[in-house]
Amino acid sequence: MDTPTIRDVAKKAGVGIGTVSRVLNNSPKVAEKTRQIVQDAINELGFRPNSLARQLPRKTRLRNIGVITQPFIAYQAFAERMRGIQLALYELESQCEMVLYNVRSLEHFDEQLSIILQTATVEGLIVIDLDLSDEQITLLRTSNMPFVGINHFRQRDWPCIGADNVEGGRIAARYLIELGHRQIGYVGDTFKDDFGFQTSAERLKGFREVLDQAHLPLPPEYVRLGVHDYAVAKTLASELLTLPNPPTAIFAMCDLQAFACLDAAREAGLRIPDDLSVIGFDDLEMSHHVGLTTVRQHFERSGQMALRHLLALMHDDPPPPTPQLPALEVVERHTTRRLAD
Amino acid sequence: MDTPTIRDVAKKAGVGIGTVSRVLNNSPKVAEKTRQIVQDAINELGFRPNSLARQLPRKTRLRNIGVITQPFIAYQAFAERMRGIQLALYELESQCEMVLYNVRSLEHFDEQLSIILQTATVEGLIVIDLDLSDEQITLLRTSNMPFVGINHFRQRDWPCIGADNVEGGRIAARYLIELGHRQIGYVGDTFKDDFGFQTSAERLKGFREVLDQAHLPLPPEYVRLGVHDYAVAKTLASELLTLPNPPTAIFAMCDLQAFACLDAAREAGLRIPDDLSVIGFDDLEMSHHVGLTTVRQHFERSGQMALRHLLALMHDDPPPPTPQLPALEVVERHTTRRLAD
DNA sequence: TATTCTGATGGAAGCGATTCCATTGTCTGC
DNA sequence: GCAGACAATGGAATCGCTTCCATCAGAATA
Repeated sequence: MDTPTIRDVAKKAGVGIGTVSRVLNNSPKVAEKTRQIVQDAINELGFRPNSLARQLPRKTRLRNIGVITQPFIAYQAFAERMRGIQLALYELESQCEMVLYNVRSLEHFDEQLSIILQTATVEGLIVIDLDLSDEQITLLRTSNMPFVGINHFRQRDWPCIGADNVEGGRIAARYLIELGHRQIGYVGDTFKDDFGFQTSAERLKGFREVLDQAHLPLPPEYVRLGVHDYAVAKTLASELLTLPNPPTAIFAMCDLQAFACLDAAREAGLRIPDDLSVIGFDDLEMSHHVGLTTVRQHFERSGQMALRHLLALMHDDPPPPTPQLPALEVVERHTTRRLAD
Repeated sequence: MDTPTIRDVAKKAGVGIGTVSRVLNNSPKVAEKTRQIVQDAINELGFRPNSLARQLPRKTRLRNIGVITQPFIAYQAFAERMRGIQLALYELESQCEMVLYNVRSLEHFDEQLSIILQTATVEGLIVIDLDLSDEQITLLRTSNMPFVGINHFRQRDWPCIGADNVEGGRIAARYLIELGHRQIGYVGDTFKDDFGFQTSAERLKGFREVLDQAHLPLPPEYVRLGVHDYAVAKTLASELLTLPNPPTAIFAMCDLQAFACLDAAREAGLRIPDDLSVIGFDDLEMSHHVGLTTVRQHFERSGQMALRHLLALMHDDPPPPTPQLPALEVVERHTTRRLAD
């Protein structure tokens, strides 16, 4: 037989559907005896109310907001953003639930996105660490689906919350220069990862910009790019350190890669920070423990702000201005030091 | 005005509701001209179809499964489990979406759980790192809500996927004893954390059991418990190492605490593994990089298995047996060594 | 011109609940 | 013994869509 409905339960229990509904909703206006009979019928049939049908007639409905992201590679960033989103969800007491999607590739992203738009389970979308093509944006717009991104800073006409990566690169460069470093290397991801994602390129851009302004050279061999991976980063750092004229400082595009740099330095017999300064980007939990100097970005905060902004988009007619994250800042710890002149 | 419905659109466009529906669903049987008119009306009204109403009449419906968990403190564990769940979701091509809840406290858990059961958006529940009270279990059962847990191994009559923590403690103890250690300390969480969660107690139990069997002492001062925190763990480890008769090896209940032990040892001027062996539990990404010897558990796998089992519960009438995770194993790296006799 | 076919369209019937109103029976108090 | 109040109940109307069937205009065929 098909899955039982409330009518089946009513028939089985010999009562009206209204009574069954009342039992389901713990209404006090049901006689204890009747309640028991209905409950028995429910159990016997293994009846479970249909959530859709249940919400539909209610005046106040649950809404869903969707979060779509890469496969959770950057654990802490993922977790903290999620936490931020949930926090804001509770804080605003929005009657919203959060649906999580993830994509394995850009094709899969495309596919998922059309499914999401087609089924429309979700009334708003937060896109994390994924770049939207123009077609996808058009699609979202024609579907009247509000959306906000986390971690993009391309000059696009859609709202994105996230660290300004270019500025982050500038900050790291300024900091190292201020410490007296003149020969600074860069370790980061190849420019376009599988998700069309350009963090590395952006951070390098700001970094290079400041070096240029200070008339400091950034020879090609000082820029080492590779797949996002600890072992790869370690190799890149080793290459950097065995150069005939090695840098005195390294800017790693993220803390994980910075750890790899420290690792490589250790293996090369270099003392940190005496022989080499290393600055990362992110400020992970481990960075605190390891004592890594790094550029702090606010993951949890970005999740929170993204959700708030999305809700605003969903409610307000004139779309509010995209909020800005607090400025990036260097957290100085023990892997960098001032160079004696 | 209220949010527009398909009828408003039909009226505005001067067509029937059937036609509007066809446009919404990209049906080919709509004249291009009509489609345009309808699309304009949709845009003008800012119409967005109601997802509930949309699903309801469909023969094949999306189902939701819920995941409820603590506030994502253990980043990697959280992320990998999520990934496992999503993986299984796609792999099984179940028409399911995943709704994520998180709780801040046990009271909040109770509250959330009743909301979930009351609204029933979700047709199955995965409970991560949270202990269910008997009342909660009864509630879930009477609601006919299938559920499975991740990371519990209490002898309860509900399905839980997760490392056998007691066995994990045994394995660590056996390993260190086999290496010739006779004085082994333990660093872990206080027994009952805010979520009624007893991982530490369980791991210690297995650990103590094996030590007892080997007639090795485990003096009270060798067992150091504290809140789950790096700094706290570091202090605990320091205390352990400054004992008049310090242990030659430490079993830390998780890798993060193991890192703290390494840190403390370094500060105490001890060489690893020459002066002290440290074994952790989890096998985090960083453990690999740091070279930490640890007991490996399979986070992603547990997510996958939990989802599969949940789906089985939702479909099959005779509930299948709870699946078992692959056995725990020690991953030997560079923080432990054999003691010379 | 009469007939058939086809593609486009309108709208009633349902999806499975909630809700409200009408109805029935019980119990007061006079 | 009866009106009025009240608690428990049944079921129609409703939520906002999809879907299917009937209808119709025009093109194609005879």
